[in-house]
Amino acid sequence: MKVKYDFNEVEKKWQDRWDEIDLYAVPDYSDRPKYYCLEMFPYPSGKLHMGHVRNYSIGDVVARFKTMQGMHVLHPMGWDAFGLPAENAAIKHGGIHPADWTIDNIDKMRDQLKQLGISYDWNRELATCDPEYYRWTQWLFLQLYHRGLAYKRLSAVNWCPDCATVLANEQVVNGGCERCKTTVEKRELAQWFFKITSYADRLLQDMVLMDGWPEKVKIMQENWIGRSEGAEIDFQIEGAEDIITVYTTRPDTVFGITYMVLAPEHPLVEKLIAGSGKEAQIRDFVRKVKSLSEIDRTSTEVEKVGLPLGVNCVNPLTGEKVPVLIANYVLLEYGTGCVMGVPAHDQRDFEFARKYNFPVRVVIQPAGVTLEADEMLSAYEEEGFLVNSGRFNGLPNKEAIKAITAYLEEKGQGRFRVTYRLRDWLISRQRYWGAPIPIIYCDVCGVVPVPEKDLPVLLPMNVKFKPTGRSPLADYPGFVNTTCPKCGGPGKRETDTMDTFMCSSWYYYRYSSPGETEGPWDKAKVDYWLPVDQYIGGVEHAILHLLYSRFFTKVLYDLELVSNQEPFTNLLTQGMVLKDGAKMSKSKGNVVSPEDIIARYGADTARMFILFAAPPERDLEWSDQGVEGCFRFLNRVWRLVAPLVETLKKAPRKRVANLVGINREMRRVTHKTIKKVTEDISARFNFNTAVSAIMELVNALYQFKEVPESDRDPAILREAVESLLLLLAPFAPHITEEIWEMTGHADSIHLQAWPVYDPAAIVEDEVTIVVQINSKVRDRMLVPAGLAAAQMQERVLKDPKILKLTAGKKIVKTITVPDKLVNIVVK
RNA sequence: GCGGGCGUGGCGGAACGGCAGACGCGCUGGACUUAGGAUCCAGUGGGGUUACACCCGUGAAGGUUCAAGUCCUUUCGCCCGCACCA
Repeated sequence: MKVKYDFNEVEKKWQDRWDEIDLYAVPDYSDRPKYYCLEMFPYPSGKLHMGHVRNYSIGDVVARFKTMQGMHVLHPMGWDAFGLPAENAAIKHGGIHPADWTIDNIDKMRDQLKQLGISYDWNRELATCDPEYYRWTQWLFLQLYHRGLAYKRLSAVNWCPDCATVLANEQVVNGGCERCKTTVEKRELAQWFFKITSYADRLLQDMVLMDGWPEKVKIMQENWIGRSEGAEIDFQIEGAEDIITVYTTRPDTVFGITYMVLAPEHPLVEKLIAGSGKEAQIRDFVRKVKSLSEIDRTSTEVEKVGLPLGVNCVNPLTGEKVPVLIANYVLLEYGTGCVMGVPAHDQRDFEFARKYNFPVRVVIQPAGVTLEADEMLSAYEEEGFLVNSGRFNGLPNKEAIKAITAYLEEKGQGRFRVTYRLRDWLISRQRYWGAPIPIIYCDVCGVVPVPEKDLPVLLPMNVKFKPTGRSPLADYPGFVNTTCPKCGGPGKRETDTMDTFMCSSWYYYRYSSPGETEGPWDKAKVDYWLPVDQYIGGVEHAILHLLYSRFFTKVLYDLELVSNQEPFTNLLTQGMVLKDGAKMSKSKGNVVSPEDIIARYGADTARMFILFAAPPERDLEWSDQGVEGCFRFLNRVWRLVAPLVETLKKAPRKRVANLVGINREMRRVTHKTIKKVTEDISARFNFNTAVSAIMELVNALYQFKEVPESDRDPAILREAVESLLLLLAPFAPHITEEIWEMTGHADSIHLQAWPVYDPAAIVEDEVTIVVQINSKVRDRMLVPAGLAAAQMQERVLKDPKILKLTAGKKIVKTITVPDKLVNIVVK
C-alpha cells in the first residue's frame, strides 16, 4: 500500500482500465428500471471550462448514484458540432477547414472529459456535423415541411452584421446578437421558418406535465410565449374601401378612442397617403423609423413621435371619425400592427395624447370617485364601470370586454382573438457550417423537397470561406446547380443552412439508437428510454434550446415518431461559476482553467470542490483555497485507510448486534451518514451537504482509529470504511476505486450496490434536550430517547437550575417537543 | 415598469417553525519537526467576565406564535429574465 496519494497515477490507471473493459457501456434494454440522465451537450470549442466541469460533475454524481441504486442508467455524451466559431476560424486563419477544426476540438474535449472521469457510454457518442446525423436533421425538416410546419416567407429579420447571418428572435438580446453583442439590424429577406406559434397553446398547457422543472424556467417560457386575449376590431377608412384592423386587450374602452395609430411599415400606409400631397413627408418619417436599430426602436427611453396621415377612420360603435396616424412606437410584428388610442385608460396613449392634443375621454369610472378628463394626471387603467358608452353604460368593465366583443362579432366588425408574443422560429442561416436545408427550387415545379432517398444533402468540402454575408454554398456552383427531383429539369439548391438549435432539438432521441440507419432512431428504443428523467444544464437555455426541444417533441409526438409529450421530466439548472464575484471571462482575466486544476490536484479534487462549494442551482464562487481544502480531504481519506489496509482485509463482515460504547457509536455515525447522503443526493440534489456529511464520517473515523485495537470491533471499522468509500464513489470515482481495490475487492466499486442504512443502528439511547424558560435556552439535559412528554417535564422541573430560575414564578404553560425541548412559560 | 430569485461570522455556505453558524476555508494557540506552506490537537459571531453568569445577533421595521433565519405585512439593497406587446 502506497503511503502517499498519487492522484496522477491513480486517475490515469483507472481511466485506462475503465476504457479497456468498457465499464460504462449501457445495454439497450434491461429488467431494471431505466433512468435517462442527460447533461446538455457542449459546443466543441476545444477547451472545457469550469461551467462544463460543474455541469458534467453534477450529472456524473446523479448517473453513478442511480446506477448504484440498481437502475439501468443511460448517460451519453455528444457534440453540438455545427456553428459559427468553426467557420470563423476558417475565415480568420484560412487553410483550416471547419470540419477538421471541429473534429480536432472534439478529440481534445473528449480527452478532457475522460480525464474528469465522467461515466459516459462513449459507444453512443454523436456529433451533429456527422453526415449520418445531419441526414436525419434534414429528414426531420422534411417531416415538418410536409406537415406545413416549415415555410419560407419574406420578412424583416434580425441581421447580425458581424456574424453575417440572420438570427432568431430568441437569439437577439437587448437588441444585440447573443453571440457577439453586435447591434442587430433589420433586413428584408426570404427565410425559412418553423411554425412554433401553432404550438403556442400546447407549449403553455403542457406545463402542467413539468412538475420537475424549476418554476423560474416555466415562468420565463410563459412570458416568452406571451399569450394575451383580446379582440380584433375593424375600422372603416372614411371615404375609402379599406379597413384597418386593430388588436386590443381592452375592447371595453372602444368608446374612449380619440385617435388611431398604424405602424410606419404598415402595408396600408402607402395606399392611404396616395395623392394626399404629404407623401414625401411621410415616407421620410417611415424611412427614419425603419433605419433605427432594434434597440432604439423598442427602447422606452425614446420619445414617442407620431405623424397624422390626414385621413380618418370610423369607430364602429360610435360612428365617430377619428384621425389616423403613424408613430414610431407601434410595431408591425405584434397584433395587427395597428393600435387604438384611448388616452383616458392607457398610460402610453395618455402621454401621447397630451403631447399632440388629442382629447381624453373617460369611459371607465371607478366606484366612489368621478374621473374628470381635464384633471387627470395619468391614465386610469384599473377596473370600473362603463360610462359614455351608449348601451354598455353601467356594465363592470370586465363584463363589457365580453359584451362589446360579442356585439362587434354579431355586427361582423370584430372578433375574439388570442395573440402571442412568440414569433415563428426563423431557422435559415446564411452560413456554411450547418445542415443544408434540403430544398430544391425549380423554375417549372417551384419549391421541391429533396426526396428522402437522396439524403443527406452533403456539405461540399472545398468551398471558399469569405465573410460575404451570403452562404459560401451560394458561391459554389457544384452545390447550387442540381436537377429537379420532380421533372428532371435544372434546379437550384437552397443555400442556407439550418440554425444549430434545430440540430440540438432532437439529439437526446438519437442517443437511444445512435447507429440507426433506417430512421432517426429506433422507435422501440426511444420509447424505452425517453423521456429524459433528469436533464442538467445552464439556465441560459431556458428559452432557446428548451423551448425548441419541447416544440420538436410535440411535433414528433404528432408524427407518431415518439410517444412522450414532453422531452425532459426533471430539469436542473445549474448556477454559474464565478471568480471574484463575476462570471469567468477572458476579458476580465478571471478564468480558471480546468486543465490546470486537474494537473495540480487531479480530477477527483476538482469534482469534489465544485460539488462542495455551493448547492447546484446557485452561483458558485471559485476559491483556490477551497480547492486546496478538498485536496486535503481526499489525502485525509487516503491516509485514514492506508495504514488499515491489512486490518480491513482480515476484518470479518459479520452482522453486528448488541454493540456497546464506541463501537455502537461508530456504527451509528456510519448509518446516519448513509441516510443523510442518500437523502441529500436523491431528494434535493444537495451535493454540498452530502459531501460535508462524508467529511464528518471521516472525522469520526479518525477518532475511532485512535481507539485501542482491543476495544475496536474490526467489523465495525470495515463497515464504516466501506460505506465511506461507497458514498464517496460518485463524487470521487478514481480514488475510491483505487482504495476499494487496495482493500481487497476484485470488482469495481462503481458496480457495487449503494449502501442502505439500518434504522435500528441510528436509534439513540439518550438525547440532549433543551430546557427553555420563556423561550430562552436556560439549560440542557441528557434524557433517555423517546421519553414521554410527562416524564420529560417531570425531570426538567426537578432540575436544580430550573428550580432556581422558576422559584417564586407562576408556571403558565409548558410546551414539550419529544426528544427536543421543554419550554416553560412563567410569569 | 412587470415577473422571478437572493440578503446569515473574515469568506464559501448549514439549519422538518424548536440549541443559529454543520462542513470547509481563513485565522489564533499548541504538538511533532533541522524546517513547515506537511500532519495532528484545541480554539474561533459580537459584547461581557480571571472564569462563569448574562446580554446582543440572520439587510431594516412591524406582526403571528410558547418559540421566527424560516410564516405574514411593509421597506431597503443586489442579481437574473422580459420590457413601448397595444
